[in-house]
Amino acid sequence: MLYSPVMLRVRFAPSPTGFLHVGSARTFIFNWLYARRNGGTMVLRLDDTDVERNTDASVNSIYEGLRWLDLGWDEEYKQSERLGLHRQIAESIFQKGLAYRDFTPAHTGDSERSGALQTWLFNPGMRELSRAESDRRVAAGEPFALRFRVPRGTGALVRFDDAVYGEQVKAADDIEDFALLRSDGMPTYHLASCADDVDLRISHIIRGQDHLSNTYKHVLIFEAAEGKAPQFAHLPLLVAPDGSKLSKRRHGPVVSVTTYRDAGFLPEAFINFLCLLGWSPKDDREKMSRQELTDAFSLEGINRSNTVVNFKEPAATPEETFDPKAVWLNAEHIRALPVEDLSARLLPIVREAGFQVTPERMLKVTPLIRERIKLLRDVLTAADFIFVEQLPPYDPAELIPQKGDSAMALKALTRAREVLATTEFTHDGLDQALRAAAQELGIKAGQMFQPIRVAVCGRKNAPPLFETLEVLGRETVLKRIEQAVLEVG
RNA sequence: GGCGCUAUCGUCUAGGGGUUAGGACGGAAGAUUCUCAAUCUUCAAACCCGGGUUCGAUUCCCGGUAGCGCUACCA
Repeated sequence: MLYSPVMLRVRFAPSPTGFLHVGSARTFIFNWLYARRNGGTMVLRLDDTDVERNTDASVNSIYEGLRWLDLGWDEEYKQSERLGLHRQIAESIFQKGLAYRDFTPAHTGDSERSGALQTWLFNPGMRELSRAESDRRVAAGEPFALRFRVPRGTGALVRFDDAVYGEQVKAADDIEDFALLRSDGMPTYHLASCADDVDLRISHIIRGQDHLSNTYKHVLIFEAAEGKAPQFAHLPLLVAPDGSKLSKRRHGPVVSVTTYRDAGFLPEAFINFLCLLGWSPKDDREKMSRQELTDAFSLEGINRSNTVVNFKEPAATPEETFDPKAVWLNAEHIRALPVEDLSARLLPIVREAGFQVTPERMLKVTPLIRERIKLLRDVLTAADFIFVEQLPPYDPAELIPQKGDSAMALKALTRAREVLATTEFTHDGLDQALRAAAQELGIKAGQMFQPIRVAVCGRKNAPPLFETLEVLGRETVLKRIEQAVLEVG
């Protein structure tokens, strides 16, 4: 086993207030890649301190999304089970004089202040409260919030070096006395997060850029708690085509990972796509396997500006919903999959749609559609005619070949019926027999093939004819041609 | 309002003081196969604006503008 000089540990810390969305998924992936690339440890931590908004359903949906990604993690924690640790660290910060009690009644959800017209730094009168006075009010049972005592008027600077955004500096005077503990004794996000990062020995915090400004507070906590902050790397945000941040309410299911799964994305393609948003391998590669991504990943390749996920707002067809590049990448990955593998992934989808199909049969069908599907679910529209017993009705006019008429269609079909009754049902056998038949009838091969194709597939656009006939088998083919003959005649 | 981050084709991006500003997706046109798809070829498409530094800025600096983030006893 290899040991890096410092133990590299990263974490993914979602708060279970909704489904796993694409931005979180990307954060998870980047953390995972970084850990794997450098022989580090990947920690999953559920940041569930917000009792009001956390739900079990959300926890499950996060697991569901992560499981589909199929990347795994090494250690797992629940923040709600570590409240003692958080309070302990808050207490030690308080004892060092770096925090103070604020007895001002809570302003939870006070929208005047967030969105704010003026800068709020601290509640007057509380910072200077003497320890004796503070203790007296606690003894009297007054509730209080614990606030960090940010240095004031000293010209102090808070700084950290971000692996993506570079050196960051902010005047302590511009940072408000943020809360560590709420008046009900529960830790705030800032405290809980940093306390856990300290305790779990997290070495690198890779997270969304929406935390960049919060990081100054975190640095203050880290320094108060253990003297040293971990390395930070902030990721550019994923945004909607209109530049707004992704939200389920505004943008619908396209922001949920399970939507991609259900639509028939391959997890490796989805991962590939997400990696290309805000990160570049710096060469011209686009389609990359999990291993290639792991090998190529580095923090230096991460961008600094917001990235648009180019989906269609209220989508028309399912395929048009998604970023075209994601769809293209998925098709690329589908075509790169061994037939056996692809077939195995297609089978459950086909069965779930109500078709009785054996793995052996699916294996035969797969090559026909492999280059014609972009999402796994497309198998249902690409190969439906193979699975159905009875072809859905189609327009008999479709049977008429290019530059031909119904007489030609009839001629082709009746001849085909004869020929196919005896020909060997292999690609080459069918090829020869049908081409010969066309020649006999004095029509072009295409004019011969199209009526057959429509008769057999129920539409003009379908997989190559000979392979299709072969897979369908003589019985079905003859039956469908017979039916088509009746339609034309 | 305050503080901060960002700015290359429609989108994802490469590049970087002197380049025909490269690639990909998507779009258009063509080639090709029995249709479709795949594949191949070609085309259209970008350095936010204004100053400064410089022999020379898309690149470096400053300002503006725009977008985004933070500004909660949410995370």
